[in-house]
Amino acid sequence: MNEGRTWKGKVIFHVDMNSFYASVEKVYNPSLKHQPVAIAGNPKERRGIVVTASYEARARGVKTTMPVWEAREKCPDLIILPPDFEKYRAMSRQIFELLRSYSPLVEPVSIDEGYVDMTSYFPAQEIGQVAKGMQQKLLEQLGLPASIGIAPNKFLAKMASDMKKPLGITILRKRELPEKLWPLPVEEMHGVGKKSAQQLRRLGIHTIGDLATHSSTFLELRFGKKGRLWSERANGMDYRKVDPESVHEVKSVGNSTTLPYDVEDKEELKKVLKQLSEKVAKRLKEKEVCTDNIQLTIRYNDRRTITRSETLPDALMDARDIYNQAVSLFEQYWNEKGVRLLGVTALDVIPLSDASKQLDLFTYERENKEMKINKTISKLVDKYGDDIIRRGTIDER
DNA sequence: TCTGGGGTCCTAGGACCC
DNA sequence: TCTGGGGTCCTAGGACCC
Repeated sequence: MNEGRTWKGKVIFHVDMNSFYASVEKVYNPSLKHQPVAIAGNPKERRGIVVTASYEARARGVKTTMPVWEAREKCPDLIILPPDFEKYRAMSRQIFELLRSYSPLVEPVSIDEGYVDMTSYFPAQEIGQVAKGMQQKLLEQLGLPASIGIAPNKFLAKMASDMKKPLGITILRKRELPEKLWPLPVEEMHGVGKKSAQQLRRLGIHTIGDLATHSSTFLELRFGKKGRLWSERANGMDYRKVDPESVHEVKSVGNSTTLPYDVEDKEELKKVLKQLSEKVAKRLKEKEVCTDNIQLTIRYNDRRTITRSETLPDALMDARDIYNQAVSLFEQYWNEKGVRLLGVTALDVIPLSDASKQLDLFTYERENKEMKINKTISKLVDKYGDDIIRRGTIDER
């Protein structure tokens, strides 16, 4: 009873929409309700894969990243739709707007999930009831199912939201880690993928609990920085803040495409580079950023992939310049073999407002120095928290 | 009939400078 | 005269996530 008030430290929600793209399609077209639906890129082309499957489709064995032909085999009456990102982005905006009515500290992490720092939310109800209300609003106002995880930090909230789907609400308290978190296999930990799980298993580390009992020093020695993070997080430690600004801090903007068949014709490939460059330029313009570093990606028919990039003396942003740079890289590095995928990415993007300042070298260097200092400080805060005094008490009694 | 497209972060090596 | 050590920037690749 009255959990909201006795919760010490922070209260973080992780809100995760359930099979988001498929759910949005069902909102727009109610006849799809209760049908097995999959969203797949290029459903007519070969080489398409399932991006999202509705729960009805999942029950029939359809999984994310499954090739379309295989999904059809498993579920012949599968309804396959092409993705409509405009639609999804519009829904996404509404979701985060709704979340912001609870707290200004909302950090979108992708189109369909985000963190909400609810620490300062004055609870008229117990915190689980608040989450229930939030979940109901998402369902009634937008027609979208969501799972919500509640915990004293981001990592645990994220793990919690995964524990019950769809339409789950899971509260994960620190004292519950031994029975709720530690029995899970390592690969279910956010940040541990297939490769790492394999390596961990070779060391006899099979569960998140095993990670928790190994010292951060031991794991850092073998896995570098991420090893230390695993150990800390398995023990429920995570001092990252919910940052509503991070969504504006884009670092790169890129477009790529898998060709319907392998291409060896140079002119044809240059045409593709032109289209990609135009897309990137358009998006840079929308985001009001420019770049001084263009990256070309080539995937050959054996799936070997190379990236080549070059930092340029001047910033650029229009399609012509991006294209010229992409072609220059392409001509230097293409080995004339059949190409399966091409990509063009603007790396290290800079807001236009900052870019103009670079003309004034003195100002630029001074600010650059300040930026570096700020970065160092924020890293420390990430590591130790902004309330080091309260460390150890970030827990629910 | 295989495996998309959008990202972030980390690591490691080499160039270069003092 | 036979080779230090620290730091930054740049680049490529890989792991991971949705």
